[in-house]
Amino acid sequence: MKEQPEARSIVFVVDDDASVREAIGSLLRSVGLQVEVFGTAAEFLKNKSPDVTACLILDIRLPGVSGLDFQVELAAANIHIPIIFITGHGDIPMTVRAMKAGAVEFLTKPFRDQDLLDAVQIALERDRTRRAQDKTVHELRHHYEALTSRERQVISLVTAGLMNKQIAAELGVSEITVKVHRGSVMKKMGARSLADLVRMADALGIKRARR
Amino acid sequence: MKEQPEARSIVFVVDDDASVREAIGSLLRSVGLQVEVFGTAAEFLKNKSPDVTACLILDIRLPGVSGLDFQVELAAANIHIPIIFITGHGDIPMTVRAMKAGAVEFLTKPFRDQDLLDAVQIALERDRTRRAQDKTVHELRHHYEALTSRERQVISLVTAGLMNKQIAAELGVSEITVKVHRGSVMKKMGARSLADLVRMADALGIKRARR
DNA sequence: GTGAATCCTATACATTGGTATAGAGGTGCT
DNA sequence: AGCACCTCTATACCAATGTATAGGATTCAC
Repeated sequence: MKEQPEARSIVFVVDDDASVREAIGSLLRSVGLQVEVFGTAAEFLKNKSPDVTACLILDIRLPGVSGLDFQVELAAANIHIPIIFITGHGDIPMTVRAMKAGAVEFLTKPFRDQDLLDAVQIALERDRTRRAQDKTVHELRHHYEALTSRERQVISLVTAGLMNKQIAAELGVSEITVKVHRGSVMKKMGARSLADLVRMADALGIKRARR
Repeated sequence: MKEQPEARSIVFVVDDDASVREAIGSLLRSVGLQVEVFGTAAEFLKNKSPDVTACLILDIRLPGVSGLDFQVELAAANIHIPIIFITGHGDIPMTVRAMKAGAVEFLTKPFRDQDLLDAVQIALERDRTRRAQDKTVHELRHHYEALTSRERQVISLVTAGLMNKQIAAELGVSEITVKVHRGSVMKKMGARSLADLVRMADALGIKRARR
């Protein structure tokens, strides 16, 4: 069984021109990539489910919403798939808008096959990185949600650098109580050291709590 | 004395067309911005010295190096001034390259005055943020350079979450020695808590030291 | 050699942090 | 009422950390 270098990633193609879809599809498949093609943004949204590394090749001109608007829609829907735009009749303002909104690449037809392949590699790598990052933060958030409200105050003050006695004063409780909460926080968060906990708090964006 | 809203910032303009320089210069001055204009990239480089918030409005087509190449040159020289490109005859690949390299905006002539003014505000704000960030890291680095090599090993291991006894074992010294070094580190770095120190180490990119 | 800096160590003491055990009081749900 | 959970507290004890004082060894520059 031959190893699939990109078996665990998918390239989505959304273009209203069937011949373009076909051409791009076969190009990408020829280098071992898994591809799924759609004629409209709506179709793509309907089928978009697999939770694997992916990127999107998107035509600027689409029936219904434009590619640029669709880019905004995806962002608003919290779908952060990296996008490569292709266009036959683009202009500079479109390009600027797309790139500002985080597009990986903006190619004008006709483009060289290699340029598209390069862009796809970059896009997939970007998605891979983002997914790894997301996963970490998601797990942290999951742990954080297991904390009681008091424990959340404590983690906030601990990672702000306060001593137990200061936290106790801040919260109006005894120091021993703080120690107990602090112990629970370490355990629930899975932190093996204070340094660990500080980094978790930063990754979660935890700010210094008010009393 | 009227307050100058942008008194502490400068907009540089590099364009080989004197009339364009003049037009942009007076537009920016009309809203209270301080402006300095140049006809070539070399002239700009010669005069570029003041250490204040700034941005650069750059024509793509310049005598000698192109605006795009100049953008790369500046980056290579570690000059991170935000750039706004303007062009009369730009194309999409140029736009993509400029935006990928971090340009704030890419405007085609003729553009609306307001578009340029908006871009300038964004560029200046970006520079302001970067400068603040740079200053912080620079001060940290300054403190870090005051550490002895042993202290650098200790800060690395402390912020990796190791206990003093573990650090002692790692370095092959006694625990009391680690405590002394650790105390020096806190003092020299100006850290008021371990949480503080951990964040400093992260900002400095300090990794776990090898023995 | 002298002085300065670094590195290491030790003693002694004080503070801070961590955990186990045990119990009181409150809330909310069934 | 009974149960689960949260919050708070206390005692007791142990581990970890911080600091002051003091000294030995090494290295490097002058």
